[in-house]
Amino acid sequence: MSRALETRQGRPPVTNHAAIERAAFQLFEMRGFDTTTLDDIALHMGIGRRTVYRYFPSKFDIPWGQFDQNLETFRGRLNLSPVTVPLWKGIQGAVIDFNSFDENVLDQHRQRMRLIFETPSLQAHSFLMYQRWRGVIAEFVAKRTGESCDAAMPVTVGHASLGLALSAYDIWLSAENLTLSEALDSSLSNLRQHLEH
Amino acid sequence: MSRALETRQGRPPVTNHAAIERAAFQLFEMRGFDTTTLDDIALHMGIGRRTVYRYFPSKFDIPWGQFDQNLETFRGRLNLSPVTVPLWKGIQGAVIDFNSFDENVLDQHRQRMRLIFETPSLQAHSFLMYQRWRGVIAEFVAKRTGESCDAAMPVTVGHASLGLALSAYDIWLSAENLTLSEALDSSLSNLRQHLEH
DNA sequence: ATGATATTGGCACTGAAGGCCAAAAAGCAA
DNA sequence: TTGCTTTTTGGCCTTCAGTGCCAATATCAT
Repeated sequence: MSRALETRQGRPPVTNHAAIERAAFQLFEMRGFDTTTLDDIALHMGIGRRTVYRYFPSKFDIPWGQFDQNLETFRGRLNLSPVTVPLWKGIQGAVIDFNSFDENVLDQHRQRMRLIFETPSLQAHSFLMYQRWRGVIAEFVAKRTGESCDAAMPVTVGHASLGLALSAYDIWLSAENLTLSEALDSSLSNLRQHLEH
Repeated sequence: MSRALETRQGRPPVTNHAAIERAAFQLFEMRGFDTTTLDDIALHMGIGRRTVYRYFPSKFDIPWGQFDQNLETFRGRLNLSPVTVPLWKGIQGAVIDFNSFDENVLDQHRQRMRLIFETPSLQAHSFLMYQRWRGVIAEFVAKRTGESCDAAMPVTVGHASLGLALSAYDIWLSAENLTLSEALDSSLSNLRQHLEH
């Protein structure tokens, strides 16, 4: 740890992303996402509304936490996949790893995804996250095939992988007794079966 | 035509969906979507802002026109697919038909989709349209397989079909000299190739 | 103490969206 | 022609998201 993290100049922050996220989720659970205003959140935390906006660009970004960082982790994990492994397998492995959570944070993750999947206004905004997610996939495919990021294959694989992931989450959220990685595997094999003939 | 359409009681409408759409697109092309306010559109048409909102639930819905009707057409077209045809083939055929346009409206359609695909705030809202679109696919699959609409296979096929369609549009919009139906076919074969091994 | 530095949060503004309702504009009946 | 019914219109007002601006605040360094 650099010392600059513990002791540095200027007025110290009164909050952080995680604290805002926690406070916001409490209110979202109680009153729902749409009926909770940013004033509610700020008031509940005893900080200014303007300050919340300095940590999150919009209300819709709060349930996604620090998505940028997670995306970078995902990008790193994808590139760990050996070149000898087929592309689809490398992607599937990375997606499963990326969506593996410890027991102690799994409920939290489920709550987060349930909120995102069940709130229409939030679903809409989340598409922007999904776009960036599939951009990472497309970039990975492009690197492996030596194509451009916006060539047909990378784009199609990006969209298809996203579809599989969203499908798995849909199923995971509606069914109990099924792990996320099982859902991801079953979505892939269902797609394979569908395309057979 | 029922006579009630031509002569009926009450104050006659001063506008309609198509007219608002046309006026709005003019402004969107000139100033961009985000920087065009609803006041601009209403002023440009010489009607009240409040009236525009009676035709479209939100600014984001204007570029999608009367999507509800198109979705019903799509549902009808899907159900025309013979039961002897494999599911994937029936869906692909319906999607291609649904996205076939006459020469004289093709430019207009391209302009519309380009606006939707290139405006982030609009992309986000469009996800709600996509959700309903894949709901129609899922419903069709569920009917054919005798499952529930939210069973694994219908959900996954819905997501995958959506991914293929969006992928085709991405490619169609960025490449010239490629028809939309060619793009749809190539996306499907690219996905097949990707999953092979 | 004093200055440099970084965060905070108040104020004011724009624009989307929606509730409410009187005014406007037609048809119809007497 | 007059009055009644029906339907659409659009003005007014409110809430809330989001943003620019900037003085106040709190800490470190010298």
